[in-house]
Amino acid sequence: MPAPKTPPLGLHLAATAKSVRRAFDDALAGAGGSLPVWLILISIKRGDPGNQRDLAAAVGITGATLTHHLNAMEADGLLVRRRDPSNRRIQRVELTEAGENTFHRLRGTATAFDKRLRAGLTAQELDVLADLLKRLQANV
Amino acid sequence: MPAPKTPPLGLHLAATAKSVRRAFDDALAGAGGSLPVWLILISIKRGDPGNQRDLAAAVGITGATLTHHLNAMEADGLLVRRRDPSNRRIQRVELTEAGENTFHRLRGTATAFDKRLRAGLTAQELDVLADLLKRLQANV
DNA sequence: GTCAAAACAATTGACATCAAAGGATTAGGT
DNA sequence: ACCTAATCCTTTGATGTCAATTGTTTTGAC
Repeated sequence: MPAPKTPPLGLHLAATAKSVRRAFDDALAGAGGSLPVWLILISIKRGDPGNQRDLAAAVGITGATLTHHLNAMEADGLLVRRRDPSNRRIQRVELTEAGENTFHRLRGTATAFDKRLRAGLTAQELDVLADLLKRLQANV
Repeated sequence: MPAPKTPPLGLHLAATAKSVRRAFDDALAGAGGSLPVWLILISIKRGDPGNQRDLAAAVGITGATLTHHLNAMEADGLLVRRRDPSNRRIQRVELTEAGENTFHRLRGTATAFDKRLRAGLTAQELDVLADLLKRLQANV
């Protein structure tokens, strides 16, 4: 059985992303965090509408998974959930001071990691890569 | 809070890979498979040494996870495990006829998916992308 | 105004994954 | 020959994820 004429792009992408994700998660763990926690923190800080539905979409996970993480983060004192008085179906999520501190700590780790990841790539190459990734996403 | 000066490359890569992976897994599910099963099948067919340690490395999962999938695949009749008589620590993994059939079925799906994923990208762009992915992986 | 439908979040049940610990077998040093 | 090390696989316990279901609250049709 010969190797496929064209190497499998999807598998290459998946393998690379897995390595990168794993390394990033390890780096965040060293600062007392994790990838999902970091994604949730930045989405909250960016001031997305504040309901969990939009938050989940911004993070790229389902509502069920978000609930799971928010439970843990609330138990850890990183945030509080309050019902919106004007629409009691909605939970408003807000960071506590401990949540703010964790955010700043993880931001340092994330910034350093992204710098490491970009090492040796020119600004033009980064633009090309971003464009290619966008086009792949549009193809699925 | 302003957006970061340079967009977070790691998150873009992770998001794209997640979309692609999800779409690929859905396509394989339509053919009665899944991404891990497909990866295991191609690794076996490629004739890797035949022990589970190397098989897990080829697939990109740990031995524990591989054991889990092999249990399920063996229960489904896709493969058999036999102890190597010359080294009874080693399990040799072999596809059954049903396993071969599943492999061929999924190969059609995977080929079609990769074609869809590459749509609109020139051969040169694919080369550039493969090179960039390789360099990212080297940076972690 | 009432009541069915929609929106929102939480819960439940399932799967993929990993790290750490455990059991069986072989290899190597003495 | 022994007996400690290493090797190989499995088991156990934990996390992250999703789909489907459930419970609350609001909206909209009548």
